[in-house]
Amino acid sequence: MDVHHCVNLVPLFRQLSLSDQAKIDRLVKHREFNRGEQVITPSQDKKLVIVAKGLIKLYQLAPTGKEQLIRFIHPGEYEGEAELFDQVNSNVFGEATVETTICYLTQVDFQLVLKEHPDISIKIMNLMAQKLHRLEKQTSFLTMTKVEERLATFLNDLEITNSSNTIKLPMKLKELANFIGTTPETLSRKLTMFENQDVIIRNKTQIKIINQDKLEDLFM
DNA sequence: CCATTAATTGTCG
DNA sequence: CGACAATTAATGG
Repeated sequence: MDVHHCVNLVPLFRQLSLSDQAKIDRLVKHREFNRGEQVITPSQDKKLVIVAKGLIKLYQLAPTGKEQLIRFIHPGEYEGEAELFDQVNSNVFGEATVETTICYLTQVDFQLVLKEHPDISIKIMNLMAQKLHRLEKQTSFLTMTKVEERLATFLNDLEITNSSNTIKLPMKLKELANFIGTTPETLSRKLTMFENQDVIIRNKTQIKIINQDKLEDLFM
């Protein structure tokens, strides 16, 4: 019957009984976006956005007009709990990077859900706490002095989560540069620098770490 | 094939 | 290191 079934995509809702899921499902609205369209803007009504299909790039706009990548939202993930509780969407934007289908709950509908399901409220608080923790980590990450340190840390983390010394960069260099707080030019130079120092071997966005010790030396 | 976007390289402040 | 410009590579239609 329901084509999208966003409710089933979200771990948070999946723990509920089918009848409860159905209740929530009735409150959920759907929408599709083309590549490049704004899914989330600061001015729009507060809502909980769930990605059903596609990919959303979430970023903040600095006063200078430059954007700072926050994260990507993959299918099954969502954004907006915080905004649903407190006030302003502090200039956070979400842009569809491919054809994307979202499901969303408006603020009032979401509050209805919370009222009926206190256990969901608690879950969400836990998730928000986790989120804050990650945010703090990212902030200290960005204040690490040198770009090399940040890049080395990023590559090392990637190696760990991939459990392989051959890794594929999960995003465009332009976006990675933004993520670690530098420019594409500098990033490009650092990568070739690492390559010349025989720390890595690179082919496009495929990177092989050939000297783990040297890499670790860069940030330890 | 052309047009658009991304990546690289050079140079400067 | 970042900003800017120029060039080259990759991508997508």
